[in-house]
Amino acid sequence: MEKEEFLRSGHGREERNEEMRKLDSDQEHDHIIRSKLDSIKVEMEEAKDENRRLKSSLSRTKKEFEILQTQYNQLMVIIHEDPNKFSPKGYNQHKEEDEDKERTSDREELVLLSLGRRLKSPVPSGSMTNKEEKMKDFMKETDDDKRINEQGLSMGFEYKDLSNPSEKLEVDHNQEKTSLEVSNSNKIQSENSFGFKNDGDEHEDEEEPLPQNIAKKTRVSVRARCETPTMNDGCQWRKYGQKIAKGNPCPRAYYRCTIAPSCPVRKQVQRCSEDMSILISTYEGTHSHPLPMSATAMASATSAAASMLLSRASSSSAADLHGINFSLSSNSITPKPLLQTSSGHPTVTLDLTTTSSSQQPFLSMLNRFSAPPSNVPRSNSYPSTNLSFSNNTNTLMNWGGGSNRNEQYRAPYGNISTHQQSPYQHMIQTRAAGLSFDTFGRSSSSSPHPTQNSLDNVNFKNITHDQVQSLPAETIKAITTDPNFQSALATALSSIIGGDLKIDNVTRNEAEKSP
DNA sequence: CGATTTTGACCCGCGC
DNA sequence: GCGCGGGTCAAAATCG
Repeated sequence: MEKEEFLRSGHGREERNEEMRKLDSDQEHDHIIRSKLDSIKVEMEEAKDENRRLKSSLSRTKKEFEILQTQYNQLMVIIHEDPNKFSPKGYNQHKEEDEDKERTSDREELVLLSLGRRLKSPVPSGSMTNKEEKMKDFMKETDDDKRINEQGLSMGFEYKDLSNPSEKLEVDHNQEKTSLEVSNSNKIQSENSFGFKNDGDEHEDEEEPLPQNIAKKTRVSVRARCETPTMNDGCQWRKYGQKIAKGNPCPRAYYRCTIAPSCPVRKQVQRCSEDMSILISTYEGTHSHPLPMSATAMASATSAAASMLLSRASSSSAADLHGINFSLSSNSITPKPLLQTSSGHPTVTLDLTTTSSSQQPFLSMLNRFSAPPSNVPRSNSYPSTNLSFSNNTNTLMNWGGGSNRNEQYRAPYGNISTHQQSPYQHMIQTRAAGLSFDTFGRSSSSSPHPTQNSLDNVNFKNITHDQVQSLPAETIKAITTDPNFQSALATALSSIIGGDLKIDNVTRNEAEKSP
């Protein structure tokens, strides 16, 4: 009995101990939960702070943007009131000064996304045609891009003035007028900020082919592997003709830009006779209107290429420049013929199809400023430059467009290999084709330098020793310090960063639609 | 019905 | 001057 009691009492003590232990563990558990809650609260507070900071940053950026926009509009009004005060060059300088304030970089020439501005037949602002209204609508669609820019990703695009296209046209009109006065009286060739001459003066065509005139007729040819009849470069084109050119069984299609009614830009599209999978798109002229975000990369790349050709041709030491051997190694030269016209147009070729033996990511971007292949007949006296940005044979590009009427809107956004692409090629393909890509940070597994925001930061270590030796230092410097090239690079980089999310969504939708 | 494409005709520059 | 070839025009056809 006693034993039982003892046992019972002992057992009771154990129960009490267990209860105590249970209480302790409960308390510990509570403590842990409380500490976790505290830490979560702290995290939430931090997140709130971060949110507040971001909000204030965003509002600050918005305010700055509004201020700059006001300043810009005021400047435009001043120019409009007294256009004689502003020569085209002066106009651009003022505009640049204004825009410089909102740039994160101080690239002086980072001004135009279009290939310059030309307006042969300026339209008075009062009479808006249907096409212009359409253009306005078209530009409205880039509001998302604008918003992205407002959030601090702007690289100096001219999207600010999109809100008032008619005003822009008036300004261009004034610019054009001034340019004529200048060229007629002093024979000083006026240039826009991209280094392209403001043409439209027929007298100039009667003159000897000055470098500026060369610029006027400079063409940029883009070779890319593409399954569809046309590649989507973000612009809006209307076909106006087709011809069977001599020496190529494939018909050549002629397109003109329809974003703005008076835009003089033309595009020729033709398949390469030797490799039908290669599509050759040749661009001529400069856009007289702001470009949609998706078209800026191609426009910038082509304008940069064109202006590089121009800089070679227009240099006072042209002979020296022409003497520069851009050919770095035999394997870097495009083995396929360039599209050469017999109409005397200097042509720059951006080759997105060829293979680099070294497979170095940055190599192809910088080492292909080569002379045309020897097997290409030079039908004219103008220089023709071959710029190859590709190092991947398997880069079969599905540029989209195809038989779609409005290719820029309904591009199917095909798949594309991102492996071992040079950033420049990457950006051209990404933006020009409207394709979906990760930003450099994620896609650059093969690139040792994923966050190169400026060409100044281009790391030449990517180029092999031999290639560095064969690449004249001054050539590298000339290329990398070319403001237009930098502009193109910066523009496309910004485009990628700014438009990624949006493009991703579009891509997903389009990818679902297209087989 | 408006926008775009097709396609034959036409224009223009260049070489002979 | 003539022929050739590239480029553009414009009416008809087609598409959405």
